Amino acid sequence: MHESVSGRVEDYLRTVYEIIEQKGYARIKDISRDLEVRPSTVVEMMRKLHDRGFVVYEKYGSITLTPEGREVAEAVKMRHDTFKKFLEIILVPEDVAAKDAHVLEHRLDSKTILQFTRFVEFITQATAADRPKFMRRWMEQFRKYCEEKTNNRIKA
Amino acid sequence: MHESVSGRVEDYLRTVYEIIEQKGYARIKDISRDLEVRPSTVVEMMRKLHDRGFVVYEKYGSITLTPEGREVAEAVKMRHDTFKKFLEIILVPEDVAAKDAHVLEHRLDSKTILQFTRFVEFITQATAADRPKFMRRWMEQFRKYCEEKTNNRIKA
DNA sequence: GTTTTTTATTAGAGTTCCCTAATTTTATTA
DNA sequence: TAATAAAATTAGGGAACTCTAATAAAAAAC
Repeated sequence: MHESVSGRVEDYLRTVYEIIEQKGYARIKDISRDLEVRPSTVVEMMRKLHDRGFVVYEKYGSITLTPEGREVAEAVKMRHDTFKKFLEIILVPEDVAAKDAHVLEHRLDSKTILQFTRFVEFITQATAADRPKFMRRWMEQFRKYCEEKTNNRIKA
Repeated sequence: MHESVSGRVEDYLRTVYEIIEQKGYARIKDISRDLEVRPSTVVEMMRKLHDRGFVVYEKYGSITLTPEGREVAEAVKMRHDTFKKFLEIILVPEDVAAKDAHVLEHRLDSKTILQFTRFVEFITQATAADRPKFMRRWMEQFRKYCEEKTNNRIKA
């Protein structure tokens, strides 16, 4: 069964996953850099994640994920990507979207995540070139709506 | 300027605000009940919120909000309501929406919150009776899309 | 192959938020 | 009003996550 993991543990696992994607393994300082915490904090967390069976880690060694760790990390990453896409659909600037997707990726109910996912799928398909025009117009209209709001705010 | 408050402090302030809306003042046990924490925990937090100037509180007395506390609580509540409406638009069941709106109401960038707000406004206006048909059709289509997905999942 | 620099680890401590158990104050009711 | 019940408080402690400062190990440079 799936042991419940804290949002912070998810952050560490996702980070390790992303580093591994780049260079095959992670080092304490890579994680420290990406999560902006001190190396000593990372060491402590790696020991904990090792004890819980999420990472392969020995003192002074490089770090990889166990199958269980990879499973958690991939789930978190999928959620993250969904939320990032979603935020971009509702026209949140990309840098802010990347940051806030991290806030959203933890602790939401699976039903909520499912609906976010469907929404993103729906909009993606609905705005494809081969779809009825009225569907494609939707994004256009929302964009216009936001532009008007922005202009009014500047004038006021 | 605005002192930064933790998500948890926001929770307490919103809860006090909601209780005050009902009966004019809050008691330790009201907050304890609503947030599902022990009374001793609430006492500790009330002392902290009093020291920070967010609540009016004396030992054994009833609790109200200072103007600063009310300001924070109202901001949190507005965000909460926006997220709840939003989740209902994307067809999250109401009980889950209420719960997850609490998760969303903290720590998102103001730009993100602005876009959520606009999205809710846009959909609300777009689906009003006096709007072009193609706008109203949007919700209908999304609902159908979700129903199909659900049916496929049951069959599979 | 030393010396120097970088990286990693340990020890000890702080913050936030929560708890239990014991006690005190306030409210109720007999 | 005295006895009882309910509510609030205090003391002491724990889990999660973070830090600094000191130390140790590994890697790089000489």
